Amino acid sequence: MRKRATAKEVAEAAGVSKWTVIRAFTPGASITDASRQKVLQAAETLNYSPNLLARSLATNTTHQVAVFVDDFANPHKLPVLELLSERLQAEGLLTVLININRHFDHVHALINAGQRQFDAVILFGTAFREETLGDRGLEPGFPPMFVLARGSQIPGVPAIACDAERALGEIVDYLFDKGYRRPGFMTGARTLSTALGRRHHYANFWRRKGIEGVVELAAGRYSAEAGAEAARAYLNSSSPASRIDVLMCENDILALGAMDVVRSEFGLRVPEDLAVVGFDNIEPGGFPAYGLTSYEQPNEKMVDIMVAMITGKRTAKMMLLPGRLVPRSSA
Amino acid sequence: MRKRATAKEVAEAAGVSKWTVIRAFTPGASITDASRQKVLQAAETLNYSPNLLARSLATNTTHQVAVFVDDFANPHKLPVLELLSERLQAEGLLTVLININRHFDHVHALINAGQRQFDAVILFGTAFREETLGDRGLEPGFPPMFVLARGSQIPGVPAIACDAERALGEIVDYLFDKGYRRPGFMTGARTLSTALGRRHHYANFWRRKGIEGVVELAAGRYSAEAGAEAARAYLNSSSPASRIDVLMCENDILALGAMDVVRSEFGLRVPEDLAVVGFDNIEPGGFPAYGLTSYEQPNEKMVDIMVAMITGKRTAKMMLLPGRLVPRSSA
DNA sequence: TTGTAAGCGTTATCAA
DNA sequence: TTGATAACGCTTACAA
Repeated sequence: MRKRATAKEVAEAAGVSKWTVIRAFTPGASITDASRQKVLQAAETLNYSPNLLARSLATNTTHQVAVFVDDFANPHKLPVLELLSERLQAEGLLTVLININRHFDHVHALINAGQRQFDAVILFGTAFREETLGDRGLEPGFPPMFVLARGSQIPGVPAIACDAERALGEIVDYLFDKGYRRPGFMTGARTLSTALGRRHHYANFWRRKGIEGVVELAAGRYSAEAGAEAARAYLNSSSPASRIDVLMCENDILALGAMDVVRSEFGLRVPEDLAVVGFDNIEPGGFPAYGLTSYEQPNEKMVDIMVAMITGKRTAKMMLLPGRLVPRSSA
Repeated sequence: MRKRATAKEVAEAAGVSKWTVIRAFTPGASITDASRQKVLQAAETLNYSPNLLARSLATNTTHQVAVFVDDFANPHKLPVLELLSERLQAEGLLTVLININRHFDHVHALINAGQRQFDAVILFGTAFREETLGDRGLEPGFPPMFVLARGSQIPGVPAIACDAERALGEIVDYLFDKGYRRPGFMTGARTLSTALGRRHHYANFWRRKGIEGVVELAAGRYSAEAGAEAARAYLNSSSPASRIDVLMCENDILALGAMDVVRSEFGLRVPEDLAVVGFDNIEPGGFPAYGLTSYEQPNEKMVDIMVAMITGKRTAKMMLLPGRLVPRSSA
C-alpha cells in the first residue's frame, strides 16, 4: 500500500506550485483553464485526490456528524438511520454512529465528539440529562447539539420531534369514538421524559373525555419481551370483568410483545376483548398477522429539518411536527 | 462557542513546553510525576483534551472505520450494527455509517473513504463487484477492505460470513427428516452471489436426497412486500395438487411477507399446507404470530473476528463460520 | 526527563 | 493569476 499522492507531488509533476494544485480542486478559485488542465491531468495519473483530514484540520470543519443511539431494540431506528445518513450525505456530511452503552456513555461520547471536531452531534432518541455532564457544561469549541425524535431535556439544545400532545389527542379521540372506555397505558423506561410525556398526554385527554384513572402497565424497558411480561403480569393479576378494554403502548415493539401474549397465551381476541395501540408504525406492525393500529412519526420531515438546521439553512430551534394516525384492525 | 484549548496554551499555563503536555497525555511516555500533575491540572482548568484530528493527520491513523450498508430493509442489520459499533468502540474505533444508494455509490464512497483515511472499510452485506472500480483498482494508500456477512467477490478482500453450504445442508436435512419432498426457494436480488449461493446449495442438497427441480420464486429484491408478491404470484399460478410443500426463503423478511400471503390471502395453514423457512433469525420471526423456522448467523463471532482482523490481532483472511438452525412451528 | 526542529497535507492571506 | 509565508495542532526524532 503506497502512500497517497499529495498536492506537492502533483505540483511538481504539473510544473506549478502546490497552491495552484489546490486551486484546481477548489470550485470558483481563480485559475486559468490551462493551469487547471495541466493539474487535473497530473492528478489523474498520480491518482491524487485531496486529503480531507488535512483539509479538516485547516478549515476546522470535518463534515462529519455524530449520531448517538442507545436503543437498538427498536426497529424504528433503522429506517430513520437510513434517511438520516442519506440526507446528510446529500449535503456532503458523513454519519458517525455512536453506540451509547454501559462502556461508552454520553459523557465519554461527548468528550470524544469534541476532540474529533464533529460538525454537529445528534442525540437520536437517547435519554440524556443535563446534570450528566456535570460542571463541564458544554465545553468551548463543542459541536452544536440537536435532539432527534425526542423532547429535549437540555435548555439550549433544540429538539425536532413528533408532537406528542397532538398525537395522543388524535389517538384518544379515535379510541373514544370507537367506544373504548377503560384505557390502559404501557410505559417503557420510566425515567424518560417522553415516557412520562406520552402517558401524561394520554391520561389528560381521557380525563377531558370524563374518564379518570388510566391503568399503567410498566414494562421498564423497550423490547417485545418486556412488553410481553408486562401484559402477562397485568392479565394474570386482573379479573376479566374489571379489565381495561384498550391498551396503548408507548411504542410498537412493546405493543407487539403485548399483543402476542394477549392472543397466544390468554386466548383473547384483539380488538374485541382487548384492543391494542402502538406508536412509531414499525413495519411488522403493519403485517396482517398483527394489523397494529399505530401512530407514524413524520420521519422524513424531521430528518429534513434536522439536516437543514445542521447545515445552517434553517435556524436551529425546537420543532414539534404532526404525525399521522394509522388505523388498522387492532383498535 | 470559544475555541478549544491547545497543548501550547496548556504548556504556557503549566510553565512547561508543549511537548511535555503531549507526554502527559501519552501513556507510557517518560515524564516526571511532578510535571504530569502540573500539566493535568492546567489541562483541567483550561478544559483541554487532545485534538484527535490533528493527531490523525500526524499519525496517519484516524481510528475510524467506514461501514457500507445498502440494504436497510432487513431488520437483521440493526442488531449487527449495534454489535459492530460496540466492539469497535471497545477498541477505540468509531463507526462511520455509509449509506450506499443511487446518489452515493460504492465508487464515490470508496474514493471518499480513501480521502478520509479511514483505518478500514467494511462492506456489510453490500453487493460490490471488482469491475465497479474500473482501472483505479484499489488505490494506493487505500484503507484495507473487509466483507461482512457475505461472500467476497473481490480477490484479496477477506470475507467473514456464515458458512452457507453448511447452513443449507442442515436445513435440507431437517426438512427432509420432517417429510417434505417438494421444495421451493425464494430468491431476493438475482445478481448477488449469495443469492445464487444459498439457492445453489439448497438445490444441491435436495439433489443428494434424490430430489431434483427446486421451484424458484423470484422476489427480485429483499422486502416483505416483494416476498408477498412472489408468493402470491406463485400460488395464483400453481394448482394446489402440484404445489411445493416447503418454501425456503433467502432471508426472513421475504419469509414473513410470504407467510402473510400464504395464511391471510390463501387461507393455507403453515406448516400443514405449506411450510416456510427463512434465514437470519430476525426478531419478529420469533414472535408467536409467526414462529418462523430460521437459521441464525453467528453474529457475535463474525463481528469479533472482523474487529480482531481490523485491529491486527488476527491475520486477515476469509472465514466461514457455522450458524445455528432455529426450528420453530413454521416448518 | 525535557526542549527543539521538522513534518503531516491542507487552507488563509498577502505580495508579486 | 500565481507564488510564498504562516497557520491548523499534533507526533516523531533528536539533542540537551
